[in-house]
Amino acid sequence: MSKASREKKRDPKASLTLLWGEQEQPRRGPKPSLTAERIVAGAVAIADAEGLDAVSMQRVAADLGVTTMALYRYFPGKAELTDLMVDSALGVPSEAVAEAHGWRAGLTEWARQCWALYRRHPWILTATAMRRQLMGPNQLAWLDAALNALAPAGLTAAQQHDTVLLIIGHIRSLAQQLVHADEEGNEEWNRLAGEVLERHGHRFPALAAAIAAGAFDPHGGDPLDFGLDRILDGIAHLIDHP
Amino acid sequence: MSKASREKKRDPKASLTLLWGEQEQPRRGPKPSLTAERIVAGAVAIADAEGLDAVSMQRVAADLGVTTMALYRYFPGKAELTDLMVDSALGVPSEAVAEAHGWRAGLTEWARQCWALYRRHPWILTATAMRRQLMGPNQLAWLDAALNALAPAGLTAAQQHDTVLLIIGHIRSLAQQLVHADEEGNEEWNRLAGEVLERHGHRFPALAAAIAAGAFDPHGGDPLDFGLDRILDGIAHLIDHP
DNA sequence: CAGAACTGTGTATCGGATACGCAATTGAGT
DNA sequence: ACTCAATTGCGTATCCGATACACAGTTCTG
Repeated sequence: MSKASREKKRDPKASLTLLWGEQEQPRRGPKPSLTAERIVAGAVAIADAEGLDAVSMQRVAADLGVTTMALYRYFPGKAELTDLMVDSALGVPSEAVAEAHGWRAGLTEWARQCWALYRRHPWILTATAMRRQLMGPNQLAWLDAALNALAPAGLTAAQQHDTVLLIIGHIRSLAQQLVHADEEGNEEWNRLAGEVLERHGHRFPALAAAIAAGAFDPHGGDPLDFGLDRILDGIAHLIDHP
Repeated sequence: MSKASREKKRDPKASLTLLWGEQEQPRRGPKPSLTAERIVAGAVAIADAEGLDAVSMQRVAADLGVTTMALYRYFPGKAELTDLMVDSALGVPSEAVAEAHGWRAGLTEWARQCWALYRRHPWILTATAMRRQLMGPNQLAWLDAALNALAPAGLTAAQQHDTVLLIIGHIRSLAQQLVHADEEGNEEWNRLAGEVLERHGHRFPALAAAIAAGAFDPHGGDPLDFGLDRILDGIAHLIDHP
């Protein structure tokens, strides 16, 4: 599903200018019939409904009733539109994070909200995969909330940073794995996997044993929890034994 | 950098057949001038040298001295070629994992090898992002090695599974973040980030404090270690307090 | 030896991103 | 008000990647 073709490199400078609304308003010329915000909102709606692949410049423009090239009056290219889509979809974490008592409760709440966000807009994962994260307002708000929750733990600045990154990584990785779990062809995949294991499982004894013991059966409970609990236990251990 | 355009859905059945070499050999017709293996090797070489975006059917074919369409005699489509590239690049973990003493040493060794692999072939991250993992021989070998290392820990099957997924997630997420760290435009990005924070940092007090305390300064040591140590501490805690 | 099963190739189609130039619109300075 | 430069939306054209299709040559099977 990935392609590279006719795409310019992204222009972080331009994205940042757009993200922080630091553009000079043009003084002359026709009134723009759109705004960057409306375009972004339209693009996000498409991505939410049909996935990121459905977001083409043509499609976004058509939904807004303009031609493709009109969009280029608002963004240098698709990369910048995507950057704005991401920050827009991120939104800001709720107050519940700051109101939680103690670093562990705060981080847990933060992680749950982040998790819900990625489950709601799974295309964010694709849009931000393998590219440097841009410092948009909402991106920074999430980061700030996590660091704020972690502050009372008494870790060094570097440890705080690493901790947040570790938790984000867990959330993103899990969200990525679970995107497919709800999908249609799921039965088919499981059936094929079963066949493969039946035919070749003997070459992988530990794996075969784990499967026989039900390691791959769906087990109840939020899948986020196992990893999150382990990580937070590890952080707690670090705090107690620096 | 992502595109969806003229791409068929991938055919897991076909990929699995290719991955496990379960194809019947044709009895009649001209000798094939290529093999699936050679095509995959060529494609991997391109991806290693120039990134996954450089791997187009045209490019792979040209490098092998055939026309684009010739490749379609070996793979139903690009998706299947990509699946094979991934399993091929994965290789198998070394013996050092199985020889390690204790689950923690084994998992640590496993994680280091996995990490090195992703650092060597970062395009694997892109190729496997947001898609269900196919059960190729090497994929299963890695999984088997991890489960084998974890076996003496005495966790339940489900916990073993979740643990391995947690560690893979950490490795992949970190590898993804660090892909850019070595790149050229890095200075530029940091400069831009600095400017943004100077202008808007006051809105994010915890973040500003962390930065002031040097949280984002590069610190020595393998970046894999912090998260890995925390996770393994968490697992150890789970083992001690089930 | 005929014909079926295959192979590599040439050609064509279908998107997608985006460069370029035009005509209509509108505010600033006269 | 009037002129013009700045700016907008638009039509058109280009480039590129994936892949469908049909053809001609190749090689076993019966």
